[in-house]
Amino acid sequence: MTPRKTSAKPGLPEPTETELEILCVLWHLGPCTVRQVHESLERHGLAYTTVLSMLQIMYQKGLVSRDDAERAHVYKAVLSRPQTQRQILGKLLHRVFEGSAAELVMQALGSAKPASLEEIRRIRARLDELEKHHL
Amino acid sequence: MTPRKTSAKPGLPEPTETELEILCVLWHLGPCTVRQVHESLERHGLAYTTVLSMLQIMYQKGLVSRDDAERAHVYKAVLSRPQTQRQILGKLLHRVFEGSAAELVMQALGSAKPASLEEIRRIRARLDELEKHHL
DNA sequence: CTTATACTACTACTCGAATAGTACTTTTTG
DNA sequence: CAAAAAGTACTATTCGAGTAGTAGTATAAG
Repeated sequence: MTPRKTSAKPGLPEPTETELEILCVLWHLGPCTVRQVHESLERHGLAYTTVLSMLQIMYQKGLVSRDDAERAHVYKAVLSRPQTQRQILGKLLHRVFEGSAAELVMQALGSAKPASLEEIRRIRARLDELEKHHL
Repeated sequence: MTPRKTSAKPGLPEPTETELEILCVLWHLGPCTVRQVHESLERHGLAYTTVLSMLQIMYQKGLVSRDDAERAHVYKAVLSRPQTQRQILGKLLHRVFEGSAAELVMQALGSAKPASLEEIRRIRARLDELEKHHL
């Protein structure tokens, strides 16, 4: 319940575009070898060694951890998908919206295709919580 | 006055970090000369010619237009702040949230400091509209 | 009309992201 | 045990962002 994971590990750089694609694979499949990532990657045409290099760089940056018990190292995303989403969103909030979460949400609801009724309901529920917390 | 500009002009590249800072100045002050941008820039320590180069590059990309009637060219942001916000948000939506606006909003409401009561009210109003539109 | 001044264009350099090849190491198999 | 197979590390290259200097051109002042 109590969201104790509010703060993502600091010092982790924001993943670049390609790094995000790779993280996506890791999030979907769980811990993977280079080969598995390479094969499951959305955009292929990428050389195996390119993916390897990427993962090595990401390892240096701390974006992924790895288990080298086996011959083929197994890579794992350090941050969960929601954590990464928050990290990126937080940055964006300051860079583009001058810290106004409300403005961000409004624009998101305005630009993107409106969510389903069910999703709208969920958002409302969240707003209720926030409001309650606000008293 | 402002006819339907709902869709941001396509083909415009997403502004980079520094470009965004410059756009911010243009949004706040309106059309500016290089000098004005340079002086009003949040981060200074940037050489005058650097700002000039940036604006030239941004002009090539189509991010800003300019009026060279006067000696000192006057630069103007092509896209408004909200338009740019939407553009960036749209990209982010696909890159990081796989198109789910609801998930984006939820994360935004979860991570960032909760908005004020007034802002929550405004978001609710927006949700009402969306819901009505949905029927 | 000449000179000082301000502004722009062109060029250049650094750094990191992205891409991929080659060489080296370890495991497995005949 | 030797050779093939599979994997990793190291190295190199390209490209754009970011930064800034220098030279050239137009304006204004004396």
